Amino acid sequence: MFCKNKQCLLGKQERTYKLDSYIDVTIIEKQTNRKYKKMQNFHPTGVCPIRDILSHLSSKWATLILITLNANKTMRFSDIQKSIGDISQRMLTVTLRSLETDGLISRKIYAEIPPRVEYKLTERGYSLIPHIEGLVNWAIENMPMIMKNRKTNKLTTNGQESF
Amino acid sequence: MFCKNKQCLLGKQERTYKLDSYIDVTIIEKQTNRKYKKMQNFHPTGVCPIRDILSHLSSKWATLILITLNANKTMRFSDIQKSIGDISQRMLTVTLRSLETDGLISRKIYAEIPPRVEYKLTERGYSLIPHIEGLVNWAIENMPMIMKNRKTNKLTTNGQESF
DNA sequence: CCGTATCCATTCTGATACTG
DNA sequence: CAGTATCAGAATGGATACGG
Repeated sequence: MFCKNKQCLLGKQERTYKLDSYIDVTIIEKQTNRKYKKMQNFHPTGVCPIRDILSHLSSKWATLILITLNANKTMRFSDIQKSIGDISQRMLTVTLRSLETDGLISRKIYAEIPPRVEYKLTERGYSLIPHIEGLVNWAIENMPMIMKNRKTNKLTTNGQESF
Repeated sequence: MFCKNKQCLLGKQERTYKLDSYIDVTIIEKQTNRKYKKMQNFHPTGVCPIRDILSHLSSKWATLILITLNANKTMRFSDIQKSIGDISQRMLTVTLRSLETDGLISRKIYAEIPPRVEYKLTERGYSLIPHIEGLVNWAIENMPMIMKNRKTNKLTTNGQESF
């Protein structure tokens, strides 16, 4: 893992600066004198926030659920499913549970027949939204160019420099 | 897909407002009168920027590579590998190619023996960094509480409201 | 209505071996 | 050094059936 410190196997190690709150370390290789920075976990327990949050977003559905809940404030299970459109019942359940476990959404069960369950973002969930929207807006702006790149770069497998 | 418009199968459809540049639509179900907003693709071609960017981040390695390149400016293949620590040669190659195809990084090959290849972020790549750092910093701040939640929520499977 | 359980297909990832 | 090729296991996601 990113987070299991093997220490520096490569040569001298040199503490450098803090960059936006994740810590890195400069590695200098003895033989070649080549240098590079290595991101370092600063939770000695083996929990790496960077990897952890990324693995969360990596779920195909988590972020879409958060966006949907943000837009709707409070939603029932079936409404989330219809809002997203193509998520299976299973994946919706699984993803909601994992978001709940992390305290990003809350679940309220009404003891009625038929049952009703309402989901909404917690405060922590809401605090994540601006960052997600940052990414989303970036994606929207850049998508046209990226699509263009994908097409052209399919062919240019042999250039010296790709762009 | 999120992006293939099935139109509204459910009832009246009503155009609402633009929220941070992704468009949604309010669905009102005829029978129940229940309402929810549905995110709508606004690229009629079937390309959904939201899903696309998310699927990118969902690659286990892409974001770590971007962070590393941002910290180091220019890196050789083997230095990226050592910087990240536990990425296999194969996954590094695969992920670098996909980032290159999308124009987030550039690859420069020096025709030497032994070969040398240097990677760096493109301008577009750099433009993504602040958004990634937003997420990363959020993760770093919130991780302690999230870890706590995970432990406590393991047991409370039966509460009426989870928090 | 809101799940859970089971099974299966697909995708992703890592290990290993080999090349210009 | 910087890859490519191949294969196997793990992780992920979807379809279906059933239950409180």
